[in-house]
Amino acid sequence: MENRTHAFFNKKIGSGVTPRGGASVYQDEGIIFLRSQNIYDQGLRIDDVSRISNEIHEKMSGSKVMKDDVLLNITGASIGRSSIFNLDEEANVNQHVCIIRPNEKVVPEYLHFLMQSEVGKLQVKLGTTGGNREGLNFEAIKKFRLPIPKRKEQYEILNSVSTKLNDLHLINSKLINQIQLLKNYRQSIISEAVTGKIDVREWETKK
DNA sequence: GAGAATAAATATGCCCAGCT
DNA sequence: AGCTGGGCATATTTATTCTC
Repeated sequence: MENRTHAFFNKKIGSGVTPRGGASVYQDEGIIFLRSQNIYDQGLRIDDVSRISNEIHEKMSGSKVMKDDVLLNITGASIGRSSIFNLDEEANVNQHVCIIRPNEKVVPEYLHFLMQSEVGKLQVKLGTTGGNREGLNFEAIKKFRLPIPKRKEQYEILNSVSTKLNDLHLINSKLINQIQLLKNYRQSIISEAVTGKIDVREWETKK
């Protein structure tokens, strides 16, 4: 391991492995085993998550996930997707998921927002290497150039951005709702026309 | 106790199965 | 036919043991 570490991520930066045997050692009960398919910018998706035995989890002690870790996909098409780990359960990760554990200068949620932003995605893009299948290595992650202001300011940015995001989500769901209402309306008009409830014989088709 | 040898852990690259 | 991503294979780094 090289000594040069990123000024802000120096607590931990690393990833796990696939346990010996791969899918054959997964089980329904046990420790959550996060793979790149579970990591989304919007949050973790663990409805179909695999689990591993406590024994394997202890063996892979180096890649145990801690609360508020920022998880970042570092290989394949899902590269750059990130989540905050906020579950109350123990969990582990495979080699496609990088654990970024920033130091106290960085608010994890802020880092997560940053990774979703243009700036973050650009850093991912610039750091990507590999031909057959692109990947980020840890050197590249350490070299990320990200704006890290004082914690107070990070919280302010966080508040402002999340308020705006909430507004957007609200607008979005309203639009989806309206689209559905219009579809329903269209369907009911069609059925009324077909059943003869409304008479459309006199209607002209407009160009 | 220094340095070599070996083992273990970790990081990275890429093949290919499964899905659409 | 193209894409996604899981997991194996290999390279590299770090830790441990051994020998002098």
